[in-house]
Amino acid sequence: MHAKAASRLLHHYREHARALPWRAPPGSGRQEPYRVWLSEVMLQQTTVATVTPRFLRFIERWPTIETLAAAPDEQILAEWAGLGYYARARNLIACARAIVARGGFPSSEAELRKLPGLGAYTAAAIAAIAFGEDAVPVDTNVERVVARVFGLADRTEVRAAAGAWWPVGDAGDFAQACMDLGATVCRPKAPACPYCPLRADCRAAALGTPELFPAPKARKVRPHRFGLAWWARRDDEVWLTRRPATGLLGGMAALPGPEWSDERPAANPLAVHRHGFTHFTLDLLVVRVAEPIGDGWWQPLADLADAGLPTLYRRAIEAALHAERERRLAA
DNA sequence: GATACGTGGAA
DNA sequence: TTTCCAAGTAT
Repeated sequence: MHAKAASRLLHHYREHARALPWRAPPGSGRQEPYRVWLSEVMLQQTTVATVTPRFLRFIERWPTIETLAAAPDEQILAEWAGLGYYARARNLIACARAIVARGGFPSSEAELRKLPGLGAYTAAAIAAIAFGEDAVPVDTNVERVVARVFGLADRTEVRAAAGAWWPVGDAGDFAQACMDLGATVCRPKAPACPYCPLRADCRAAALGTPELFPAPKARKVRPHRFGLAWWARRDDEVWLTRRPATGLLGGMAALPGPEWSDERPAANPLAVHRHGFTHFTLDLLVVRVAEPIGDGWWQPLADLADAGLPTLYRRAIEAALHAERERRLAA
């Protein structure tokens, strides 16, 4: 019964192919490892809509893993700026160089799993999609689809169920079929069950409460934090620095400033920018200083887009420039 | 197993 | 406005 359901989903996917825009259509076999690897890393916790233009720019600039591996760190980090989760970019660099050093991509899930930035999901996805291995990539879509089909509220039971359900010989297409279904029909909220090719096989749909599978995660409060950013200006330039190589926004261009704290600093800021991170909200107080503080460089305002600023600092700088204009008009 | 780690779009 | 959540990984 469940084997028939898998077959039905696979056929549905191959007829209504709406895979990732840049990926070869279903049924075309193995896909180019470099592109699969790069896109799967970009897609970690990031939507297709966000990734698509960034992925296309990346492969135009660095068409092969060799060209990417040879590029300077700062250029790759700058190209990644705005995509978030910057450890991915740092791991991407290390991973590209490790792959080139060993003479090419490993083709097995186990070997892929050893590379930096490739966890259980991504290693399985590359093995299945690029190398045709019978790997089982369980992402949040697969988890949800399997949880609902089999009526499993407990997420820890889902991985084994997926492994038992996965069709042999079609792992890559089936993974993409599940992910497309999860993204378009079997959504977290308001799933479109009437349009689902698995409706007749779905335990959660039969129970009438698909949204309870898998069980919703407990949510927690997001603390509020505060930061200072030094605003040193000269003609049409602003003083920037590079953040420490690890941790939050690690290795990225930034406005200089002290470590963030839980208390709002006593300061008279030029501008205050509020930014939501995954695990806390930050108020960044941009404060004028007469001279540059710490190591860094003068960045021409006309070339700010080339600086590779993460969104927090890009927006904070926009807010500061706006405040400067307002003050000039008021004076 | 729990936590740190970005950002943007949808409801 | 707030909350949720997205083709997760590292520690």
